[in-house]
Amino acid sequence: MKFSVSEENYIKNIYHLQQQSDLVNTNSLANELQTKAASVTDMLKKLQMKKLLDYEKYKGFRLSTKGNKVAINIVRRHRLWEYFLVTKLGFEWDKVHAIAEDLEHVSNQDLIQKLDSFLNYPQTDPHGDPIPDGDGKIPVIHQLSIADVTEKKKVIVSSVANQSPAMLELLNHYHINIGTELKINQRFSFDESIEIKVGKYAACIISKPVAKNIFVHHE
Amino acid sequence: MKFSVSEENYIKNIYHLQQQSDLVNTNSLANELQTKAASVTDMLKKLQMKKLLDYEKYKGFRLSTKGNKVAINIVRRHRLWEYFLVTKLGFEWDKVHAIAEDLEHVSNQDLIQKLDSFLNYPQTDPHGDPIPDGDGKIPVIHQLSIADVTEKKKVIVSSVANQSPAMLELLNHYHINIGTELKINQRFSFDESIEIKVGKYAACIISKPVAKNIFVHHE
DNA sequence: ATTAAATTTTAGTCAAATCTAAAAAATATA
DNA sequence: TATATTTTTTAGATTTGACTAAAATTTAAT
Repeated sequence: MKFSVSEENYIKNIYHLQQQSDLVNTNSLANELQTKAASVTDMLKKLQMKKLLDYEKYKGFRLSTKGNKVAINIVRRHRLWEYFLVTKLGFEWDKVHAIAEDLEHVSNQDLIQKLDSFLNYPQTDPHGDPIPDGDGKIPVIHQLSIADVTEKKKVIVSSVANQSPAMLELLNHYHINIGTELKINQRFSFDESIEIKVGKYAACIISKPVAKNIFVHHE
Repeated sequence: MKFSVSEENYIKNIYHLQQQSDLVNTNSLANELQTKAASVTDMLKKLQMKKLLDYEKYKGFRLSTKGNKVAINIVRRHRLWEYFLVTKLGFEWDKVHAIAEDLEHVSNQDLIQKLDSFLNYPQTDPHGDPIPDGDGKIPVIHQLSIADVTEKKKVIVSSVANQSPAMLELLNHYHINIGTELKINQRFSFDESIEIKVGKYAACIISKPVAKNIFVHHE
């Protein structure tokens, strides 16, 4: 089944909002899509008619099983293209989102399968987010937030939850990238900030909100 | 300047029709785009307003200098993606057109420049058609039609003018591909058919219309 | 429990790109 | 050259996705 670019964008953004809360509401989706609530309501009706959505007027909505499959496929396409743009074309990891946003709508199954194979079936995109496989299975990446690392330990940055330009700007400032080695030094109880050492740069302190968004794994 | 997918498709097809005759008429473009003449007229007005087209009612139209630049850029994107699909993803050369048709509309300049560099600045696409460079220059590929090869000679297939499914089916049947080595054996005056030997297959005879569409170069 | 505020939906427009049917212009034919 | 045919354009309708303004519903606050 084929969907319009607009439909796909709605589906994808509903999927992302559902990661935070199971039931999604009209305004937050309108905000995510930079559009108006009335436009969202129109599209919700359409998606419901196509059985992609469970939706009750005024109550909220969530993707149906079918809708979820479609969403995961879009996410797969997006993340594979991001991986391609960074590893093959040499883009910076914080510059690829907008381009992948366009490429993800080219939905030829054979293309995506061959791209996946060409890239050697990567498990995560350049932001550390897992790439669903052809059957919609999402690899579990064992990782935890810096805010939850209790011991004084060496860890490797594996993903970043908030990928806003503001966050990426900050990460660049701290010289933090996917794959960067960090040492967690100490935690300050007053504001729950954390001192870390990034590679061989001087130790620095990151705030709780930042720490919560940086995920790492061991070794 | 950004154009809609529909506008780009019109521009590209006008460009292609202009290769055959300088002035294009409404019906032939409608036919090319699988749409109705009335729709074409509507779009022509729009493209004229954007200064992409020289157009006189009832007389015909051609791309302006500006329109030509835009067209060449679309062709560049299309052919680079075709080259990518065949050489990197392993598609057959006769399967990539439809996919490239979608990819060509992702028009980030940085993307195309990096793709070109990644592919090592190829001169021709998998069909043997020249790929315009970043400045819109189209490399001249010295080649001639089989129908024009007078001597008994070994040649290499460099491009195919008619890329319809019907033609591609026939070429597959003859085992003819871009890069295939041919020997021109003899020419029959009755119907101007030509006997050729393809690789190490038994010699076969191709008709004049087919020969006219197969371009080759020496060595 | 009412009222006020916020959220969501409906109703009615709008623009882009398409279509059909009819009118206008150009071309071909007798 | 007058008429028939083909080509092109105009006029008006349709679909998709978005918008504004107003109405309906839910949630919060007094």
